[in-house]
Amino acid sequence: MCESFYAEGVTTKQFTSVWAREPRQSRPQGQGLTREQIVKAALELLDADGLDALSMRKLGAKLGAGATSLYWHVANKDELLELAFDEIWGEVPDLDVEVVGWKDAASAFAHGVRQAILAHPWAGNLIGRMPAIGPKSLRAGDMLRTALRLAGFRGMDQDYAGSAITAYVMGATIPEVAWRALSQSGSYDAASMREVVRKAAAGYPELIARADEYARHDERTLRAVNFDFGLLCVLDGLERRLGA
Amino acid sequence: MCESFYAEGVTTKQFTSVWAREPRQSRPQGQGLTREQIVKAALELLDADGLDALSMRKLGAKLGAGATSLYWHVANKDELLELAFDEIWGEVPDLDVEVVGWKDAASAFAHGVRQAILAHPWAGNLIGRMPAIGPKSLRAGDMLRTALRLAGFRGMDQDYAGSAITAYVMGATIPEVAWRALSQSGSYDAASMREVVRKAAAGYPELIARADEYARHDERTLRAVNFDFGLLCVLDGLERRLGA
DNA sequence: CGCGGGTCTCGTACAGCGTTCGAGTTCACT
DNA sequence: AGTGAACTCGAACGCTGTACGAGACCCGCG
Repeated sequence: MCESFYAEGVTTKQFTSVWAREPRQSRPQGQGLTREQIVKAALELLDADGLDALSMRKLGAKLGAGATSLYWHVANKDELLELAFDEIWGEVPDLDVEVVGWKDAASAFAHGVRQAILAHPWAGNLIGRMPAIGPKSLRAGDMLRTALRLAGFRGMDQDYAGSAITAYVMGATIPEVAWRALSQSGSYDAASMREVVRKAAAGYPELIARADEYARHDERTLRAVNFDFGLLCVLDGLERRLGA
Repeated sequence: MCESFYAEGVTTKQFTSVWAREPRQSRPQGQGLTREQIVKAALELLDADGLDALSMRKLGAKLGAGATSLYWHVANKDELLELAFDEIWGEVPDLDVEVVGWKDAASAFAHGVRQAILAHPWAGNLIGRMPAIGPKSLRAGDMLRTALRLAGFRGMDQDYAGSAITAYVMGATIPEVAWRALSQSGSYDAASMREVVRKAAAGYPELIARADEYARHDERTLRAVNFDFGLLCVLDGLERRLGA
């Protein structure tokens, strides 16, 4: 259903997004549903039980309302997810680029995005399924953009540099989210998983050796080091392009 | 449903994967379904109509079989997707690292993965939703690993470097797939989309200016240049870490 | 007061989904 | 001929997103 954003049929479809439409202004009366309430409740459900656990019926029930009542305030489930998704971008810090310098600002952006997604794993599954053009997402992107301008990137290069950073962050975080969901809170059978990987990787002894080495360290810090390693590479690479 | 891989309940669940289980050996008789047939048909449906268009019923119908017949050959839809997903990795080239050198090998890996995903957009939505531990995926990963070993990375750094490259490639390609599905083959209303973006980005004139500049060039080549820019950054950054 | 007419809720219904179950068929082998 | 494994599949369950239309509430106007 999320794929409806990227229409595949032969017929020409209208491209839409919540952000392109004025929200229904609610009557000042206190009782009844509000878009904000709905999004808030959706976020709670998503954080608690994950993406697949959010259904319009459950959400309605949580709000003490009928499932179809939600459709007055929100066009469809995709738009609701778009709204919820944007909220997350509010968690990435918005620093004063002039003060901290471009590299620290970019680094803060990267770590902020990573933290936000790790805190809301369901968001990882939404990346690339809907346009990220909500206000909070735009604001976060704007900080990165000005940071790169301060660094010296102009025109298309400014955009390319931003893309490189976000691409790395997304690509690093999405699998990490998946892994965490698996390994944290003991809600999986560690032994069976180990066995699966071991069996699948048979024939690549080097891979198994590496996996064993992984197992000897704390996973969280290992992932963090891994992330910083790559981020440093990207930033170094960007810096080098500035000199050229 | 795909989320079942990353169990979220309180109860301990078994982690499973197709690759951990011996496939049902088929009777030598020619007639009847085969796992290979099923996966092949699934790939065709996926390539033709996208991820959401693949249902067990449709797949069964395409094979002239009942939907539930498939469940003899495949445990569930997730495992089927796992099988289909791995096929794609067969499209990334497997070069002789010693001959082409580490940088070209890594670059070929990156471009190969990008091309493979662009050719099968549905695969983009699967990244991070299931473990990529199929044989073809492992083989592709192995080439990258040996390339980085040749470069001089050892131990954990070898793994970190590989993660950095794949993270960038995934993160760059996933949004690109989404964009392409939108913009290619004229199956969307360009004008309305432009309007949506313009409306959403109001307040960020710099962003709109950049979008307009984007519109003046050919999109495909622009994306390709964008990708190469970032890839070069990552590779440069890795090289610099070698020197240190 | 009455009476539109917007705002908002929601029961019902529909088409589709993944998957379970168990009955049924086919076939190789003794 | 008989047995059991390999395989197919119709029916059913519980779930999904959402279209539709009937109703409820409330405000402003005549």
